[in-house]
Amino acid sequence: MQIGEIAKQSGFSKDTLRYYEKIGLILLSKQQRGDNNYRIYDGRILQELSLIKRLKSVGFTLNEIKDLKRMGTLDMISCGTVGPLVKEKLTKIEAQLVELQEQKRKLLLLMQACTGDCGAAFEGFKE
Amino acid sequence: MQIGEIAKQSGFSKDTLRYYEKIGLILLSKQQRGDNNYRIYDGRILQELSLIKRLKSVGFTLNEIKDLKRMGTLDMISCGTVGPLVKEKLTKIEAQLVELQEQKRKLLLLMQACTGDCGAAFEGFKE
DNA sequence: CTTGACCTTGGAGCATACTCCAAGGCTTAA
DNA sequence: TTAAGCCTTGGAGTATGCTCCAAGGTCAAG
Repeated sequence: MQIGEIAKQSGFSKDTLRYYEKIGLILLSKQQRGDNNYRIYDGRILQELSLIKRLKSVGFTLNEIKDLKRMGTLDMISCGTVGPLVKEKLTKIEAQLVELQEQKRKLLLLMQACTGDCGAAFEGFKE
Repeated sequence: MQIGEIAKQSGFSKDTLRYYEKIGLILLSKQQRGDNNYRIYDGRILQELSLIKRLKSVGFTLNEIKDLKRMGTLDMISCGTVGPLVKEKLTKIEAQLVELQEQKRKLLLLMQACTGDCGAAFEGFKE
């Protein structure tokens, strides 16, 4: 399949696919080019792209996904090797959650101050 | 006060202060320069910087803070004008919270799959 | 007069994840 | 033959919030 077809089926744009290849997220050897130098994809790449999409949706960055890949191919990912990275990610996400909740708490305080007499709500909004 | 002193007292770096000036977050007229072209700050800028710091900590971007500023000077911010922006921000933060929680949920699912027989946990990690 | 500590500017670079462009080649059908 | 529609590359641009750099001016102390 050519890149346009893969783009259509995977939901990633052609540019994105080329970008992923450039940063080494997906591999395509020189052999996998036609005489015209067009990229020729094996249909199995779609599984991998689908997994990449899912990992992205869980919050993994492209670099993290590359790391996951290094520790076992993406289509045969194993828990023993991958588990620690997933745990690490979970920790990061929990930290982000705490920070966001803190932001929300402060914002609510700010808004409560505003429902009152107002005027200088921000002044009282210390720390 | 010169920029170094303001940097020390505000906790922002000199580069950051110049950057904030460049993007129009803090204003410093040409008049506020000495004969040597050094920036001369009024001590009141410290209040403003402190407020900027607090707004950042609540999750406002620099552009949003500029918007807030446009609707009343930062040191005399009023609730009527500012309230809607704060509410909007709260909505954004809540959306982010939902997304993060979703990511966390999926990650936990993934890890639970891993505590089991493992092997192809990612395969079962659909959606 | 020199040294060190301040200040100035414009511009480049970082990280992230793309997107878009120009200039050109290949393929296929009418 | 020509036009449409596919593909190629390198490089620039986007947004965010800075940081760092070079080259140079200024100022106060010794």
